[in-house]
Amino acid sequence: MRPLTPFAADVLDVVEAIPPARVLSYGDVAELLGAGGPRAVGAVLSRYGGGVPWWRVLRADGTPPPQHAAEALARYRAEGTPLRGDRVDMAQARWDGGAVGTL
DNA sequence: CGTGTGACACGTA
DNA sequence: TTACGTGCCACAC
Repeated sequence: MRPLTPFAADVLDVVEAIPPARVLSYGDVAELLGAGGPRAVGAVLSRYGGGVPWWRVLRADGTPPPQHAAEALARYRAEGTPLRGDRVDMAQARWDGGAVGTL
């Protein structure tokens, strides 16, 4: 277990709350948290994303992390996430984020 | 406490 | 569509 920063714990909390077939952009996660920015969220998932559905967090234009694109695409197909070619259809797959407050 | 870095966002060409 | 520049935030050194 690596030492988790408060911000990192918060980010992971939100990512775990994302329901199947739904996604959030890095910026959306930061906005739901009300703190940090997309860069910070990406950094957290890169370091501590091993225990959460990291594939449900991707870039605002729907492109999954290039280094894990194949893995992410497999997950999207398995969950039935709306795809548009090799990118996620953010217009449909974007999560409301309403359940974050119900933790 | 300054500097570099990253699974980013966005405007412009 | 890709490429480049700028702004952004947290963290390791």
